[in-house]
Amino acid sequence: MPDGGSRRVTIRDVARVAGVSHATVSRVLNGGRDVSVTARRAVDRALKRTGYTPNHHARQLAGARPDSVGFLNCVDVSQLFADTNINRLWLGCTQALADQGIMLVLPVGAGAARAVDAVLMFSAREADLGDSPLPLVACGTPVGHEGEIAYVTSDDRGGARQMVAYLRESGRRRIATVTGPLDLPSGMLRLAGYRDVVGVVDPGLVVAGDYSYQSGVVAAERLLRQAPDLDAVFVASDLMAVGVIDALTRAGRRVPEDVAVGGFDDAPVARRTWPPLTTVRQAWERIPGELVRQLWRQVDGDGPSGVVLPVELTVRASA
Amino acid sequence: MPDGGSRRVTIRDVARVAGVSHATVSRVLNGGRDVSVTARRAVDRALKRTGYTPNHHARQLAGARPDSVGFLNCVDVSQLFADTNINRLWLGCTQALADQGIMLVLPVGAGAARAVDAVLMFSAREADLGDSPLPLVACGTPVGHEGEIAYVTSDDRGGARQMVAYLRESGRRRIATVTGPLDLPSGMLRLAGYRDVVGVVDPGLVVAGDYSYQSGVVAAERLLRQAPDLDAVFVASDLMAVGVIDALTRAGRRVPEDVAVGGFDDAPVARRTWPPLTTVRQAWERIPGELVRQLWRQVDGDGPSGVVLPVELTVRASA
DNA sequence: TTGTAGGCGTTATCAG
DNA sequence: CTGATAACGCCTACAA
Repeated sequence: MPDGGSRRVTIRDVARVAGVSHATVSRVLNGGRDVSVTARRAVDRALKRTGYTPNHHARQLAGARPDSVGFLNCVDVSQLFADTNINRLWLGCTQALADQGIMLVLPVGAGAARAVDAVLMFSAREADLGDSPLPLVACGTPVGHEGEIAYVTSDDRGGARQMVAYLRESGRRRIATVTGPLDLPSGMLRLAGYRDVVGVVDPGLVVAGDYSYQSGVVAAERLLRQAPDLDAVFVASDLMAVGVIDALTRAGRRVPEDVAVGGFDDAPVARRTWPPLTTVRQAWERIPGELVRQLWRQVDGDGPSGVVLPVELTVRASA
Repeated sequence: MPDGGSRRVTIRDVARVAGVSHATVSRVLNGGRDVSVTARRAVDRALKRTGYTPNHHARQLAGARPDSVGFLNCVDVSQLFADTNINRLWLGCTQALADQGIMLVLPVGAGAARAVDAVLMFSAREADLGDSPLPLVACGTPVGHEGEIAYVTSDDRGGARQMVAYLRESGRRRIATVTGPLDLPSGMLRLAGYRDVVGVVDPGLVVAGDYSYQSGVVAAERLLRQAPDLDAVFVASDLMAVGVIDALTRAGRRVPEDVAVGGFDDAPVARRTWPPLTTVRQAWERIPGELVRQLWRQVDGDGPSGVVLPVELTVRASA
């Protein structure tokens, strides 16, 4: 007996049981405005008796407000719990959305974000952009698509500028930099900020990393070879900065006496390194909220807009 | 200018551009059976020109096959990358579904699994059960709901039985057990298996754990107090077993000379403990595939059915 | 092979 | 306050 005849309970079934029209049922379902107490009671009872469950697809199709949003990390899902930055954002967004009764979904695989009603996008490379049919807001500057895609980002370029200017004002003259992935907005923008204050750059002072600890180690070793006279390094992420400090120390350089090291993010690890890391603090506690706010603007059809959150130079001991 | 007039492009728009009916467009979209080459080409071109994107909700509502399934871990999302068992299953399911072009989604929060087309459920307690309007299959025995809910599970009870019988045959007489959470099927069934062979059980030989390393440590300490003469312990999970071994060793007992320890799962850690852990191996490589197969049976309306996968006693050195 | 018509379950807009 | 009635975008018999 395939399909045993147990059709799904619809709103009309409830209506029939309650003795009202399906429109009325729909009303009580969505807030219950403009419904008599009598009707509401009848419907509530029928709802219970029938065990009605709303059909999400039908609801969305008919134009209800999004009630599931996808947390799309373009780089790698498994990073979610490994990368403290992403993890912070994930937790923050979960919270911000839960407050509104909306669930956060983690899509993975190919056409990933098709099963959700809206999308929050992280670590997007240029290629990941492209207009989505869904309301979408990017975390980070959608380089080359500002104006088309809504976004929330920290002031990567300004932050880098602040840090490098600080190193310069501290009397450092050979300031190197370890960049993030240059196909990521944050990567290129932090490098741009470095350039802004350094002016014409010595290519030997620039090495690319990928935000990982290991790449920090490798980059520092390379820098030491290419430019043994360096006296400061601006590292595009705290995690890499830890690697840089370790490599530097291992090579016999004292931080910050011989080489000053500045990071970016203010990740938890920044307080635990030795010496504690001077870094650029992102406004982590504000990002999720802004992201969600922008998302609703999208939903309401207010054209895409970008918000750039200020960062804060946080001086500790490494520089 | 809110909503700048850029309506979403639908199948009918494509049809208009291609000069065919929307039914034809739909056909080429779904496999392209029964469509002339001419029509197909026209449609393909139109598809490209218009940048059409299917509306997932409409598609699902109209009865298309599920194309997003939720991986619902009833216990805790953050466990996904921490718990090696869950992680294995996650990876396996992602793979098994990706092969069919379907995406796995990780729902979190309240009414979690409403945004997906089907559900794979893990670590479900009795309370988490209850008929879902979506095709659903549980991983683990849905105790008290067999016959109502499709499921795939390892033979928990049989496995426990094998292990305890093995301990007994090895000459052990005071066999204790550290159970998993007793509100979880695996927890109660592994305990049941223990009971099956032990017969009438000494309550002092049974301590409950929660599958964590720490709970293994605590449980072992407690057992040592309650039944200092024990000569074997069947632990309901490998992770806990590691804790048990550590606690036992710290207390001066030799494993396996003084106390034999048997685990369950054959988690990666089982090979790395000292001594290597004798355990009950679950058929990890088969579970995801079976789960997906059962899910399709559900989708096709073949009433719920359960499959119990055999486990294998894996003797190493701890018992 | 193609197009027409009806339906999937909701929400939203209207008259009453 | 309530009930028709029309979307929403797509799939699929069924008829041509």
